[in-house]
Amino acid sequence: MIQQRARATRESILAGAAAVFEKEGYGMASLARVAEEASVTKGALYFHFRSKDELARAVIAAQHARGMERSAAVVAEGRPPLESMILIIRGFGQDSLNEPIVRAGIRLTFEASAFGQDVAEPYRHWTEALESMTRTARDEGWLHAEVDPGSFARLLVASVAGIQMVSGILAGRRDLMERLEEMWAAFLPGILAQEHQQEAGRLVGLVRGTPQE
Amino acid sequence: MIQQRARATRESILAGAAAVFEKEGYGMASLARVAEEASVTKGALYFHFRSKDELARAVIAAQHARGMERSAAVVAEGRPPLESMILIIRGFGQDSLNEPIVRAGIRLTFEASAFGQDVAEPYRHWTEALESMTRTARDEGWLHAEVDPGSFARLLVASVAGIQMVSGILAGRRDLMERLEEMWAAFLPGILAQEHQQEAGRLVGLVRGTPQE
Amino acid sequence: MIQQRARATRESILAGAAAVFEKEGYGMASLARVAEEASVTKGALYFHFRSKDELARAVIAAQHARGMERSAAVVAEGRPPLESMILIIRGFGQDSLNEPIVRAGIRLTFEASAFGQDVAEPYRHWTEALESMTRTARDEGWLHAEVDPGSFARLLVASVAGIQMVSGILAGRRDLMERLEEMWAAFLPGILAQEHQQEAGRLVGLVRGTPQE
Amino acid sequence: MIQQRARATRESILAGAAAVFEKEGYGMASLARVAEEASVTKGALYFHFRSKDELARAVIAAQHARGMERSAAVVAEGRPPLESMILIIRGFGQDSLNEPIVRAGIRLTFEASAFGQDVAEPYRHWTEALESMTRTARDEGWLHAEVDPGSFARLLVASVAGIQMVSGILAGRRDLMERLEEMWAAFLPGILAQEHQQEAGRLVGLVRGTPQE
DNA sequence: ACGTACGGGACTGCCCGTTCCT
DNA sequence: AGGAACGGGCAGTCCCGTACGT
Repeated sequence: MIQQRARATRESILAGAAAVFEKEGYGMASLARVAEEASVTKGALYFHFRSKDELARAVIAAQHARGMERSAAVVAEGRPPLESMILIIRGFGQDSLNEPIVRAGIRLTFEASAFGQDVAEPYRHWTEALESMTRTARDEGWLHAEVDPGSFARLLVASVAGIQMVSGILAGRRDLMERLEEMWAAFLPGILAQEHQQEAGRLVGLVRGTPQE
Repeated sequence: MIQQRARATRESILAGAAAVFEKEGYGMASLARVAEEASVTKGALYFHFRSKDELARAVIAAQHARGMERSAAVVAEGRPPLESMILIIRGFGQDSLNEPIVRAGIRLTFEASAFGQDVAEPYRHWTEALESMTRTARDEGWLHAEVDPGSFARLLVASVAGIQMVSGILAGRRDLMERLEEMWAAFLPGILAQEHQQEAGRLVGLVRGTPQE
Repeated sequence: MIQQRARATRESILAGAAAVFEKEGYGMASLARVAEEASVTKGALYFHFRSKDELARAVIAAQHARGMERSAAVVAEGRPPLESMILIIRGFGQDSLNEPIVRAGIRLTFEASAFGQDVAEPYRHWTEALESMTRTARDEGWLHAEVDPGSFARLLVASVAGIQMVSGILAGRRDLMERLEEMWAAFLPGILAQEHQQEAGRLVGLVRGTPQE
Repeated sequence: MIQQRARATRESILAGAAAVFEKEGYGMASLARVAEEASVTKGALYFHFRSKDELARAVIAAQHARGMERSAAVVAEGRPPLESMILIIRGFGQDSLNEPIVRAGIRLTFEASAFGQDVAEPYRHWTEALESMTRTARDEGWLHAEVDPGSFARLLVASVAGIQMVSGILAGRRDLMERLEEMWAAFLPGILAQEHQQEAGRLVGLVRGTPQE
């Protein structure tokens, strides 16, 4: 199949773009570097992506897709909503350590501005998803009644984003998972319903979780 | 005095650089734009800052200096440490709304990488300062004994950073102060000592504070 | 063939570079001038030569190649070695009058320094070639036994180079061929074997030679 | 005296200029480097020399002055003209090894073109001086009657210039004096009158001369 | 007289994102 | 998809003045 090679080329370009965008940022990245990194000529690059902007958007989209996929997998396990939230964020953290595309996507959405509106979409999406899960968790009695799902989801998204950034700047992300653990340790006591308080430790432990992957 | 003109020029350049860096990011900013924005020739620009890198660093330094100055002013008021922390972060939020240099500095530290180590320094500094204030607050009985000052300071810095970013992307910072209020509303109940719990509301209210400035 | 156009462009750039380098020298030459002279855009220039340095090196290489080609043609005529030497140097002189690339190459090697080692190579090469021909001439009895081939070759190369330079400065090279003739007239009596002394006049005359080309 | 400082500054600038011009050539030299090398501000530099061009010319003039001075000193010794010529050229060679100003002047005259006519003057001057000395030497019976003073002087100047250049490129001038010796060894037998032929060795030896300086 | 601090522009080498033929 | 070329900036910085001490 001839489409297969095109697909592989496209993938290769995306990977190269991820590597370059992550290291240099959008503005300082050069398509020549991307082409070189992907072992592809600039002509090929332009066949697949009509502009630098489009390429960056594709990276962001790929990262978002990856995130949604992983989150769907977690949800499919049918765990209590709070556990799902913790595992989703844990998965995101792991990806930001292992997947260049995710790292690049994060950096690109940080730089925002250079691209149109749609950088906001992923943030909006995650906020909404987490808000809905928080609401379910509260309604199922895991969280006490005063918890405001919208408020908590917004804080959660911001904190996770902030942890990504600060851990990246201060420690090259080496302490990322500990920081996430720390975050949950601080949040949980304030939101868990009285009758689940003693589960805080177990839940925080999920961040470290089974050492798979 | 002959130095006065130089001083004004330098200031003007810094302001122009702040405007451009904030809007375009480091990579896409052009020194020509900066010169134009500052109504200064490139020669003058080069006299004061020998490279784009140096200029960016100066913006970051100016922002950091501004932050420390404001925080010192708050501390000088001699309030209880927890109130000082809230007011310092509130001041930072206000500056990020009103002071282009602060906004530019924030964006530049986000993009990091392009500059050497020292982007980390401001983060480190704020983390340490907040940690020390947290410890004092705890030791003075405002916070309960289990609070880990280091852990809390790290989370605080990351959350504030994340809120800056997310609010910027999602709402052009228009809801920044509300998000900060929301943050404190979520944090305080989990850390306040039993005998100060009923002050949570008042403390959160400090974020909105006197609407001046 | 698509390469043909590239070839032509490259050639055109080299010619333009030769013109500019010859007139301005390496340091004062501007690539903009080169591009203009070659009727080529800066992009095309960059495609073929990634830097000013590389361009200069290419000019030098082209000149050296041209010189070796002409010298090989002379050698192929199978004349006595002394005649070959005279004709090779004469050819070099003619090229320095007619071929911009040769003129530019000469000037660039004069300025040396700005380029790495390899400016020396052409000089080394010519010295060795002339030394070997001198040795043969001596061993065949054209030169008297005391002639030191290495010493003579070194002096010859230096004198030719000096004549190029001085004639260029003093007369815009207009008297170059006469100066070369003068040089041989001075050298030959001191090196010819006794039994070939009376051929000195004829040999010197080779410099003026058949007025072809 | 206040003029003294000006004099010192001027001298210092000339020395700095010599160092920079010698290493970089005219085109690539920057006045900033010169000012730095001379520990002088650009303003001071500009006060003493109104342009890069003028500065370069001053270096050339200084070199030429130095050369004439040394040559006058040699002539004042009242030796036979041929010996004087050898010693003058030897002095020039020594200066080109020890005096940055001389080295810089040589390089600048090589690059010519960028300056007006007057780069030619030193060459013209030396040629005439050597021609006149050659004539005297011939008329006094040191050289045989067929020697053409003009022709010989021109070859001599060119050869010395060529040796300077080639030795610089090939050996960093380390073998300069040997090359000059080699040159005289090649020239003298062809021009000495019959009755002075046996003095050739002694004359050539003058190049190495007393090892002082 | 001598020197400095500051600023002015022009321009350089580089190289980048894009397009046009094949 | 690929090789070649296109223009248009980019950062840098250079050479030069002017306005000002000392």
